[in-house]
Amino acid sequence: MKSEYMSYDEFLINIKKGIVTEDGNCPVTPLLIMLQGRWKSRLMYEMCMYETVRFGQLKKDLPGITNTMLTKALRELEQDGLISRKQFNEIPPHVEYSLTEMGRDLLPVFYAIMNWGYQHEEELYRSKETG
Amino acid sequence: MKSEYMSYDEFLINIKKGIVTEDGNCPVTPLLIMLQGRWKSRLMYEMCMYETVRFGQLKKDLPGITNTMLTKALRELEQDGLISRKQFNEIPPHVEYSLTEMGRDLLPVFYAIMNWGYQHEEELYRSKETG
DNA sequence: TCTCATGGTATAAATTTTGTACCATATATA
DNA sequence: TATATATGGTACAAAATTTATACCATGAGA
Repeated sequence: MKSEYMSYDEFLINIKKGIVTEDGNCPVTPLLIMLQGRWKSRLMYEMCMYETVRFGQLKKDLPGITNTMLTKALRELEQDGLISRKQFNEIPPHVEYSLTEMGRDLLPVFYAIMNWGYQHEEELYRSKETG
Repeated sequence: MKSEYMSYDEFLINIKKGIVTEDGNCPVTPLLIMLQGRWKSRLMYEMCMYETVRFGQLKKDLPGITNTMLTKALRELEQDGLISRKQFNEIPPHVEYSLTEMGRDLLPVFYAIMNWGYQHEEELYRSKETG
């Protein structure tokens, strides 16, 4: 796991006052904004499963996503520095997407989410059943 | 921090094969789906700052959100079991929202996000400057 | 000649989100 | 008496986002 900037206990105390960086910015909100929208957070999670991955594979991994939205999400995440795009001008041409260091550093976040998911597996399963 | 269901090292190994629960479900995706949309993840983060909080306060905390969307997000998060709503039939009436246990258990997730935010503060600041 | 594979784009339709106005009630103020 | 304030919203049309569908260029292989 990566270095911690504040212990979890400090975090629990400080969150009530609002957490800000030295510059007065929120360290939590930027990511939440970057991953807004229907697909981006799931796309980032899928990308964690590969070193490099292609458009077609990602499309299979995210059932229901359209070319338009996959393209848009990839472009915006690239713009935000979370993924990188490498184009191979062969025939047929192909493109490889991969996480940047900044993107790969999201692994601890998905790890925390996974633990939450295991912890609440039953409730999640129930609400899925009952709708 | 809460009990862990898999060490971080195991997580890094297993994520490449895809992580599933005993029932074959993904422990990560449900939360990502619950927090889809423009406001829900930020709303949950704001709610972490309070024991109980009212509609009007949340509206101040999320500049730009409309009554319609705040209402919709609160209803859906309540439906998903992340928050609870308590209505006081006084005059003027008021309503108190709070996190359920399941909602409060998201704190480690926001802690991980915070650490990511501190770690990449400079890059985030730069991209904010340059647009 | 026809099909397949690649990683998309173009366009209109459907859905989600926003902007604006408004509701009921009691109290406090002018 | 009339008006403003506070609460937590709802109703409706407009704007923005997302989806569905069709299509593009290229070369290889049947």
